[in-house]
Amino acid sequence: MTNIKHVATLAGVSASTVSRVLNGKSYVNEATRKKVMEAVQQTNYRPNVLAKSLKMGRSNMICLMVPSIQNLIFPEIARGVEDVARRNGFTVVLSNTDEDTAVEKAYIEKMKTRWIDGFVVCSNIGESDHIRALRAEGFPLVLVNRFDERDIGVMDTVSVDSFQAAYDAVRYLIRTGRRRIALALGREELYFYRERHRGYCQALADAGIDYDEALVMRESSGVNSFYRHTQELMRLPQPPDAIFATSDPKAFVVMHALHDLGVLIPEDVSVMGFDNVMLSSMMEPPLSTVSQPLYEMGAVAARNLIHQIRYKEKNGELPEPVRNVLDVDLIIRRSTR
Amino acid sequence: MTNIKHVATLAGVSASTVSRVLNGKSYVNEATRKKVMEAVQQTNYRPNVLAKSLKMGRSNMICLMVPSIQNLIFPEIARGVEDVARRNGFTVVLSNTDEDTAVEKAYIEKMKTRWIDGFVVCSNIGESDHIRALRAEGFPLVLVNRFDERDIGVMDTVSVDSFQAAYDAVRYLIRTGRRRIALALGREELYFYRERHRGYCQALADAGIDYDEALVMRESSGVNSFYRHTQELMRLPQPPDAIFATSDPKAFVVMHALHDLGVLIPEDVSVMGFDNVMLSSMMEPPLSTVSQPLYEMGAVAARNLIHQIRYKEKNGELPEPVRNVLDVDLIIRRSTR
DNA sequence: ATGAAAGCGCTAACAG
DNA sequence: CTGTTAGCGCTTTCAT
Repeated sequence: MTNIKHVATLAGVSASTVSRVLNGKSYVNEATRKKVMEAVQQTNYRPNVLAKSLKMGRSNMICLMVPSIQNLIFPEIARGVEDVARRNGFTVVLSNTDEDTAVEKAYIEKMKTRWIDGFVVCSNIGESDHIRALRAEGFPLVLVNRFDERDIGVMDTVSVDSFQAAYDAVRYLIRTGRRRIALALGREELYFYRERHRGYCQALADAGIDYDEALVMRESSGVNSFYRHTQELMRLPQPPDAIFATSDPKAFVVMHALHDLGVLIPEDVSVMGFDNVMLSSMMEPPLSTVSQPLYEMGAVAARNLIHQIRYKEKNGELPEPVRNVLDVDLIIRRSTR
Repeated sequence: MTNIKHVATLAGVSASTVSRVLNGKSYVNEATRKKVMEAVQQTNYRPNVLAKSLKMGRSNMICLMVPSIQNLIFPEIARGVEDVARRNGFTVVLSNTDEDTAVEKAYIEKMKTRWIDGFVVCSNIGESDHIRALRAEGFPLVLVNRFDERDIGVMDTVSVDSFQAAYDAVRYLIRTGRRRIALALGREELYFYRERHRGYCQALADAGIDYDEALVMRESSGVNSFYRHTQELMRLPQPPDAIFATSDPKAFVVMHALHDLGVLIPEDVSVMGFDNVMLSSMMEPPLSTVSQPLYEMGAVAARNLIHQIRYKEKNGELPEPVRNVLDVDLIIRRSTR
């Protein structure tokens, strides 16, 4: 690897001058600038980022922390993050935590020793004081999708309005004549699931439909628990005529259970999802769902994070946290009538 | 951030001693070792990895290069890579290339300036001299899934036996009484698709069935092109009674087209996929498919890469390339009879 | 067994 | 406008 010294020698200048022309922070005589650039070309010189980072205390790396990249929504978000990171000269480190606080903490420690510039976090749930501590220490940080209510306004967040989205989805179901609407509810530790639950309740209430606890399926052991729950639901004296799933994977399981029961979608039961994961249009029937702009959420998160990083570099402190709420679309396909 | 000097002072020793204790490369008096460890505890000292990397010329980072993490098979592979990387103290950088050679090259350059230790590459296709150059320069490198025939034995590879797997899948179809078996063939620049094609042909030949070019659908513009192709195929005077898709996403599109045509799966047409992506069991009907051990492939790749890194560190050169061929399973669900 | 010193490659005062 | 110098935090001879 050729280093800055070689280039300097070749150009007949000092290392600092080379640094100056490369970073454009200071004026350099046009003639010497040219000489330097030639030497750079000739040697195909690439600055050693490690040395630079060590000196600067900044690595141009960001860490993307997700529960698991195998969960369908995270690849989309990750892609959004990586695209804007790359375009801005940042490298992204991928970290799967399985929502394990110990793993998260260990990763954070490790990233600190690498002088990571910031974090995009989709991982914390419940016990997330280590994340709050990170922000308090002055680390640029943005929470995507998963965060607690009390973190809004104290940390940067990117999400959709889950309450409103769920409300609209359920209202749509009601408008199509459905009255016994079941809910496939995700883990209630997650704020956005509670919000979707609330939206569901409100839509029912506004339509004068009584809330029936018997119609809400709660996630017990993984997403597959909804298979059994759906089957039980359909054996009720008054089975549902629609099921609103708070995520697409849950909707897939619900549809699967319904198929196995010989129930027709949407003739007997409408199914509505939430996410608009890539495969939802490939289901049979294609799934009606609330489209979350996942890629965009990742992109916004990365943009916001990079803004924080630059702001902090300039002003020595983090900017005021901002709350990004992106728009959703209700996508009607053939699983609803 | 507390540094090695602080620890040294606190322990009343020199920085070198602290370094020695922490790296265990040299004998240190038990008493001083203890003093040092205490100081480390007290200060909660974490070595600065950047400084260490700069000194050592090694970063303990590896780069995972994939076409796009949005492609269903890569999250599984990525998870396998990340899990074993983390357990071995490595950090993984995620890079999406869209199969764009320019992006790949840029990434490689960037990674070099970070003293990346090695690459897991799922990206190169056709024009991949830059990847070969990397290995030639002495970079630890393993190719997963996507690589050219001529690279076998010259670089480390991880894959399944696509020929045999396709052969077995098609033979299964034949055994269930199918004779007009269509093929949804992926882009032929990719070696493994050519192999699957070959397996298909061989299975047909061995069963005394004539190869009919009219039954092979070729990918024109993205995976959705199979929608139209499937519909055309079904309008043939002698439509197929089975379709073997060379990847699960293709199978999803095929099934989708079949559904829209009112064709019954598997009564009228059997559908067989390839990959066993997580969602394939959620389809209606659940998809019979060749199960590639994707997570395992990622894990094996990472293990192999780390082995190369360590071997190189010790011996100054890369070990002989090894070819890892993992076993597949034929998973019969309800899309075949 | 331990310390002093040099150096990985870079940037940023500080001079001039 | 440019060179000299110091130093980011670590490892590793080389002495002792």
